[in-house]
This record gives sequence, C-alpha cells and structure tokens, in this order.
Amino acid sequence: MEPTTTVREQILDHAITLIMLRGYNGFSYRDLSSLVGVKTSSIHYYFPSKDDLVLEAVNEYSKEVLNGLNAIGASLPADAKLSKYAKLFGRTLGDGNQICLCGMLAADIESLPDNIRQAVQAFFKANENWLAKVLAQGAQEHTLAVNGKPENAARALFAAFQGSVLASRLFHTKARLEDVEASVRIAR
Amino acid sequence: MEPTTTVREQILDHAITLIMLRGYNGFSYRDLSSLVGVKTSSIHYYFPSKDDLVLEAVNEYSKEVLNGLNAIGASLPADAKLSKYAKLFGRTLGDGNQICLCGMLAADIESLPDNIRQAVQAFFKANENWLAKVLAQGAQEHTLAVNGKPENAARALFAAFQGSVLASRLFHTKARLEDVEASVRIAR
DNA sequence: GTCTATAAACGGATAGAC
DNA sequence: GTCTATCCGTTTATAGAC
Repeated sequence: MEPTTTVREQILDHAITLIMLRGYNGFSYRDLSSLVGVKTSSIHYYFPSKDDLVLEAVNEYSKEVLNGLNAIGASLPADAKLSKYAKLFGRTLGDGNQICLCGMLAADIESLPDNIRQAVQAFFKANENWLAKVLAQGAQEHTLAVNGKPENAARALFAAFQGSVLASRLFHTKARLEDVEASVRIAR
Repeated sequence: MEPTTTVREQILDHAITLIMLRGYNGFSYRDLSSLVGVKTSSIHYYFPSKDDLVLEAVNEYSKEVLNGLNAIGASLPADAKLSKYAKLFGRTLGDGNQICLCGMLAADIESLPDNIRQAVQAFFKANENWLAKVLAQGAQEHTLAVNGKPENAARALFAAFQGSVLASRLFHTKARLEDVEASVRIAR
C-alpha cells in the first residue's frame, strides 16, 4: 500500500533536490525529464515556467521545514531544541552533505524574480524568529551563550548555520554544523 | 597618468564581479564580451575554458583578500582586528551589498572541477586560521566571547560571515554583517 | 495528460583570416 | 591579439496531435 505519488509531486521533489545540489542556474527541465521519466513538455504542463516551478519548490520546502520546527516539543530545554534544529536544518542529500534550499537560492537571488525573493525572505525570518525564542530561553536557563539581544544573536546564528552547510559540503564533512552548535552551547 | 589595465585584467575583474553577483552558472563569455568590448573568441585566447577563467578568478580574489588580512596591524587589539575584518570581508558590489566570491563558489561547488574546489577550500582555511588567532587573542584580552576551542569557534564565525553576506544581499541591508560582529563582541 | 516536433535564443568552444 | 564565421549541443518554451 505505497502512497501514490503523482507526477507533479515527483517533479517538485526532484526539483527541490536539484536546486539544493546545483542551484537555480544549475539544473534544467531536461534533468527533471530524465529523472521523472516524462518529456520536458509535460513538465511545462504542470509548471509553465521555471520560475513557477522554483516558487512552488520554495513553498513546499518551507512548509516541510516549518512543520519540522513545530514538531520540536515546546517544553524541551533550549539546548535540546537547538540540537534538534541542527539535525533538521537543510535536508540530508545522497552523500550525507546538507544544504538548505533557501540558502542556495539566496546565493542565486540576483537571477530570481521578486516573488521568489519574498518567499526566501519569509523562510529566513521564520527561522530567525524561532531561533530568537530558543536563544532567549537558553539565556534564561543558562545553557546557551547569548551575546546582545536574542534577535540579533538569532540572525547571526542562522547565518552561521547557512554558512556551515556550505562549508560542510565543500569539505565533505558534517563537522562544520557541529561547530556552530558548539559555539553557542555552554559546556557543563 | 591612469594605470593601464590590460584586456586580460579587465576580463578577470569583470569575471570576479559577475561570479559574485550570479555565480558560476549565472554568467557567460557573452556577458564578459559586452562588458569588456571584445569578442568571446578573444576571451578564449586568454582563458581557454571557463574553468580556467574561474580558477584564476579565485586565485586573484584570494590574493586580494589575504593581502587585506596581512594589512591589518598585528599589534591591534582583537576586537579592532575583527572590525576591520568585517569591513574587508567580501567586496562591496554596485548597490552596496557585499558578497564573497568563494562563498558563492561554495554554493556552486557541485558544478566545479576539483582544482577549483581545492582553491576555495584553501581560502576558507586561510580565513578560519586567521580568525582563530584573533579569537584566541580576544579571549585573552576579554574583549571577544569565545565558546570552546578557538579553532572551532573560528569555523563557526567564518560560516556566520558567509551566511550573513547572503542574508545582507537577500534583504538589501548591511545590518546582517553587524549582527555577526556583535555576536562575539563583549559589551563594555 | 503526455507525446512529437519545433522554435529561437544561448552555451562553450574552435578554425583560420588579418 | 582580435576578428569573422561556424560548430553543435543545450535551454526554455510553445503548438498541436493523440
């Protein structure tokens, strides 16, 4: 009883993976065509333009990640929440390297229309707001090191997560993500 | 008495800007052709393949940034060094937004050959090593907040700088870079 | 919905004249 | 060194048959 995945869902799912792997300018309808097994013209049937496809990819990806955030128990201690966040961040690709779709599109942002920019901005803000609350909690519990206002520290921390997944892939190691978590966690 | 810039230098300079703006897959020999005012075949004369061009762009960019690092006085207090670093990091593009060429290529790394990957890795390591020394100094001087070993904190900090220039451009603001500096600076 | 066929522009790259 | 001319594959996208 496998859940039936529609062609549309398959296209979107492969598009998400390809964007995370090679970015907006690094994949084509032809790539998707060979992955899904339909002709490029069929892909245009579901997603008339590449920008339509990418916008839906951002929305789908955002929904998944934000659902993951909501699934992190609100009653947990702050440092435990942060650990779960670090694991959830991005999506593990084939070889174990992680990358965030919205971090990738932030790099490609000068090639993208404004509606996609807004969607990526919304993803950034949602993550930063969530992290700000965790940092505020962690400061109170004396488990996380917060310098300055939680809002500012959260933006810096989110940037560090984004940068660390780039470095993780560049060096073929997951250790970079752990460095970020360790940089705010207070040793006991 | 303007310093004469050769065609080769102009090509390389525009290539650096274009890579920072749109990434490896987001610019073409045609773009360079119209910017420099020579035909694409002339560009191939200087840089036989696109990968040759990008490798030289990385080397030139690295040289400039590393020269900038060396120009930061060794006798300065750590927090002053960090301020200078934040200003030097990346390169200011047309509208005031900053971006780092090697951060951009780290995003595109899956489209690039191994010799370019190694050059980008070298840039990351050089920056991380420099930051590790500054953090160690700052910990001693009690001006910078360092959690854990300086080497690990430096990798997290460099990642934060990389992520923050992406966010700065995404949101059209320089404030994100300042958040990173503030996140390690101890208020007095 | 999916296909074939095709358009029209763009991609990196090369040969050879000047 | 720089040009013209050209190769040939790729890219996004559309029209129309089934």
